[in-house]
Amino acid sequence: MAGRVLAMVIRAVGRYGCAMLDLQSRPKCSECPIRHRAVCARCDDDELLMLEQIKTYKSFRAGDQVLWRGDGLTYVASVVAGVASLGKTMEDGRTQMVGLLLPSDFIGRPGREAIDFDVVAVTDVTLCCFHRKPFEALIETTPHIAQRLMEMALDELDAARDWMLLLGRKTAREKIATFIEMLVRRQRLTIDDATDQELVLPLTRHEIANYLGLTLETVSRQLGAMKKERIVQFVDRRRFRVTDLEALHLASGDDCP
Amino acid sequence: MAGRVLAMVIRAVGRYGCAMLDLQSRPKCSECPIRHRAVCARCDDDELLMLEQIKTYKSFRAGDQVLWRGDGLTYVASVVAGVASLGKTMEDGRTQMVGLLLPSDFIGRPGREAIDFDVVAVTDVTLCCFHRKPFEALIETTPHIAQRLMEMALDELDAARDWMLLLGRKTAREKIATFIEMLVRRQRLTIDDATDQELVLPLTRHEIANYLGLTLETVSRQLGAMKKERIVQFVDRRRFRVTDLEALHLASGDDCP
DNA sequence: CACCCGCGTTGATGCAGATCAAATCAGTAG
DNA sequence: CTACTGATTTGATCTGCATCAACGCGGGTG
Repeated sequence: MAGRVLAMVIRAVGRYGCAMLDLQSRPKCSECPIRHRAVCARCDDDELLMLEQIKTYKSFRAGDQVLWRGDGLTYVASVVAGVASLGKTMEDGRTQMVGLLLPSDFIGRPGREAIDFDVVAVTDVTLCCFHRKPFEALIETTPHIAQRLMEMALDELDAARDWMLLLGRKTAREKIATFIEMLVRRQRLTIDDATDQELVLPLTRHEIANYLGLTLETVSRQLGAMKKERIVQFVDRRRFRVTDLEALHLASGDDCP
Repeated sequence: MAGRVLAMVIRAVGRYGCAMLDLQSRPKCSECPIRHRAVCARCDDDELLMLEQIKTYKSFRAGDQVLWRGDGLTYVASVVAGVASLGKTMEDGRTQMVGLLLPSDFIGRPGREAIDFDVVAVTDVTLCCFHRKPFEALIETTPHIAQRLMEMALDELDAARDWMLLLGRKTAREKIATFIEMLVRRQRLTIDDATDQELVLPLTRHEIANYLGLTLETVSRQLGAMKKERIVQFVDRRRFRVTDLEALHLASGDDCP
């Protein structure tokens, strides 16, 4: 089962416009776009140097399976560019996405031999991989890494719990609104503001359904309804803008701003 | 909002048979029932001593609110005895339980001022509390605590993801079966085996519904059905035994054993 | 004992969203 | 240009679970 992690030829630009790094040049950690958000965020220059020695870049095309459930975990990794999904599957084929991995998110867990879900590249993806064993050793000796990893795990736990409320109690409409609001928030992080500004929908209807615990037909209908209500507006299938941010929030069912 | 964490008079034995610790005697960490599973699991004797200096025990009666959403986090804590729940509430009253806290589980997160969900004592509960500030300081200087906390956070994250599959994709019947299987697994941890052995249902129908993203009526009906099918058998409302472990597992929808 | 009150069960009904089915659209290969 | 393929939309129908409603049970209290 192990070893299905395959390095792939790098292309200059990803399919959905995510700029890919040129792996030939082995970029320095100090110039890495996720330097201050990833697992290495708290590391000082010395510690960064140790990480640099055990890191490798790997790239995947949209749709590629990055890890299979039950795979031996030879590597752990940070997402450098692109979007990947964590998913669970039942034997009869029902699936549920349990996480979206965006740049700086971490894949794998130290101290465990295998992972219990599938990781799939949603767009073209570039990973910064570390051999698990030396990485685990580094954790023991480098508190900054363990601390940051803990912080990230706790953040993800909070996010997972929000998602549990969504999956367990929200209506289809609230799910869609919450999802779009999340996209807005995440994509505004870099650029910020302007009520209607073009945003990217990184997932297909099917993937959205999978993420929200719905069917793709329901997703399509709800998006259609919000289009008709002039809450959102589509440029094409993957590009849209929010025209009524307030109505969107109202539809999400969340109280806090 | 802060400060609603109230110490309560200790009683010798909890309402559902959980033996309560005698707090007057200030038990030593080295004799603590969760010494090897809680956040202190990896600590050596010296480190334990430091924890012992900042710890306080607090007890709550079944039904008491331990923390309110948005509360200032003066303390973080480990559950020593009893069961508590983590829950989220929407403004219109819909609620979703997002976690069950059993002995050794950790409450609160270092590095954050407030928590984003309610904590309620399901049974009588005893907590081992640490003032947050000194605890955070301890984390900086004591890698064993940060490492253990990370490990626990990652374990909870795995559990949360399993629960997301349950909430998003499983049928009412599968949810109930999965829940009971979980109870079996957790309660067997201590005693182990025997196909039918008396188990405790620590939650009311309402709480189970809340945990599984169902209504209490549906929970009642599904439990009734499994009773009729002779998969489970109830001694009284809170005590039961599993008579057909295999059928139970089959009904859970999980593939792995 | 009679009275509640919280909890649980059981029944009848309604509806949100799943399922089934078919048409449209966009991109791609021939 | 045409055919084909996969993604999306739209419509019709079905169903699992929620909702509404009534009732039973057990334990505590006056």
